[in-house]
Amino acid sequence: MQNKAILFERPQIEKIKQDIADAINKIVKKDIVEAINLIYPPNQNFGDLSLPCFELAKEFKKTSVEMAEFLTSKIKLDNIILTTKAIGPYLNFILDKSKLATTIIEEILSTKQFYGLNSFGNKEKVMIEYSNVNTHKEYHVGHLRNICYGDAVAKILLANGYKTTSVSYINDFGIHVAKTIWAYQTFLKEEKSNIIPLIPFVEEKNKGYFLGKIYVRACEELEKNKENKTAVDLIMKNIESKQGSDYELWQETRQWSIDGLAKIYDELKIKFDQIFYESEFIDRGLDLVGQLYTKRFLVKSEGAVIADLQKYDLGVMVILRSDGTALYPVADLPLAIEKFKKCKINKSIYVVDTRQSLYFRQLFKILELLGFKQEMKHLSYEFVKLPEGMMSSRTGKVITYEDLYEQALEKVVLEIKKRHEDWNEEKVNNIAKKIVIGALKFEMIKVSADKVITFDIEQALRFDGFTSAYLQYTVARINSIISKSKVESQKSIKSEVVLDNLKDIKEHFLIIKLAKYPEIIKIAGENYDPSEIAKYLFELAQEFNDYYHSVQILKTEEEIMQARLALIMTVRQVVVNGLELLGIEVVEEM
RNA sequence: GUGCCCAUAGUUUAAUGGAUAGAACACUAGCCUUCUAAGCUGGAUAUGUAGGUUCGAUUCCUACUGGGCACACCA
Repeated sequence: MQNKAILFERPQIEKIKQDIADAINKIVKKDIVEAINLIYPPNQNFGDLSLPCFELAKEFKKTSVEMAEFLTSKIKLDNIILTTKAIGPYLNFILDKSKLATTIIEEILSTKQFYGLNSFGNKEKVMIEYSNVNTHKEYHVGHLRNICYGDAVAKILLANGYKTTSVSYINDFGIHVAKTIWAYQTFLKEEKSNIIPLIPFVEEKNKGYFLGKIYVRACEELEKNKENKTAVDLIMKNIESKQGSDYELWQETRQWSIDGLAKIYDELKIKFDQIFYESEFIDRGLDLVGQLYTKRFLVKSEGAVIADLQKYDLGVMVILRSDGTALYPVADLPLAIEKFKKCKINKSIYVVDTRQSLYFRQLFKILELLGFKQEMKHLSYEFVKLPEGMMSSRTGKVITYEDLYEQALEKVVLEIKKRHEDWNEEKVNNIAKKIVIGALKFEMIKVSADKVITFDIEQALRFDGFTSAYLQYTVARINSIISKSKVESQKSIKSEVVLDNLKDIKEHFLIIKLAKYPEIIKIAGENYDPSEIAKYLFELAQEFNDYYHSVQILKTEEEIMQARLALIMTVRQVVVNGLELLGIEVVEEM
């Protein structure tokens, strides 16, 4: 729909930086400074852009201070650069506030939801796999970190011009399934009293959630009485045989979990282009393992079938247990191959927590040895733990998504009602849901991936400070002003009005901040780092809120009002665009 | 034992070689007859230890200390 020329045009701020770089290069008669060398001074009183002169000084055998002074005396000012000043080893540039404001605001108002996007990825086909969960187990905050992080990265890569496909891989086949089915059969029938406290969940929530509770019970019982393991093994064999009542029960309960997951994805507004199931790859995997064993690529050791990767310093990877049953790589290998051959991707990303980094190094090495040259990346992140220790689906020491969601929703509904007694139930609920989902996602994304998150429920359910609610609130505030102004579309805002009316220093800082946004998208993409965007948006919102409190937007001269409205519209646009990349929706009012 | 990750304010954290280490929470003093107070303004507190590289180190290197994780039949 949108004009592609707009979409792929270089951001204005980059053009300005390039002009500066060109001007410097002309003075020193050498191609040495690039646009990316221009940084933003830590203190805005120093200027708007800055060139550290350390490298240049080295090249021309001067001190960096001399270099900065030399350049400032020589530089020819172009129309947007008002003046330069050397501060120590830095050459600082002060831009023409009005011209910059006009340029940036026009840029944003014309590109709208496309502002900040780039074509850096060159349409390369990337598949990103995340939310790899087990059926028959609880869905907890650990999974939430995975899916929020994975989804944000997928969106960010898309914004950087990659052709991304989001996929999920569900482990619906394994001993955990047999355990759950065993407990379901045994205790639901024979010991109803013990399971009855759980029954209400079946109605209230969903059956997938219920199964997760059963799994915990199964692990407890098996711990108490180890002989039951033979019964579980039998169920496993029955499921593998693909016939009989156990197999049918597997099919039925598997669907409960899948439905439960679908409900969660729907609530989170996260969509996958494709979902793979382990059970669909097992047979293919066993064939493949058989072939590789015949070719002696895989060998037998201590009764198990392994890939010996010791010469690559990667130890050994066990593929089949001594009893011949399959381990994780059996399905992972054919899935990876399908991605390369059938989906024809150039790059395969796996978003899985850091504890599996050795596993992925081994898997990638095997694929490489099998001749796959495509790029494979394990995008790892640290796990989520609870204040009292590690989470464990096995023991039920988890905060399930469902419980968290419900608790959060209750709290937000209360907060909204406190503020808006006149809102009807439906309106309250719709807005509350968006605030809750935003809060959960933001909480998971705002810290860098290599930090362990100690999940504190009190902390997560806060709605002030560095939270998504703060950003949503900022947008709601802007909406409110705009709706009161009766200026509903930017058509009524003329750029000649903007030109000379945004000279306030806070307005200027906001403009600079807005101009940076495309660079943030790029950095977030290069580093697979959504927290970069979260941080940026928070700073932008902080600057806006400061501005909001210091000036009147509506009660002022018509022309100034027009200019200020244009400015806050662009702020809103950028916050909305950024939140979109984090998978967070905004609300009209709150 | 080997490898990987982490260590910054009371707490959660930002800064991947540059200017005065930036926030949030908590605590505290203010700001609503004025565009949404889920907001704004002010206030104290921080780079685990010892070396090294560098004009410059929270950032890179080495050792140590503390915490976490992984390393053959869990996923």
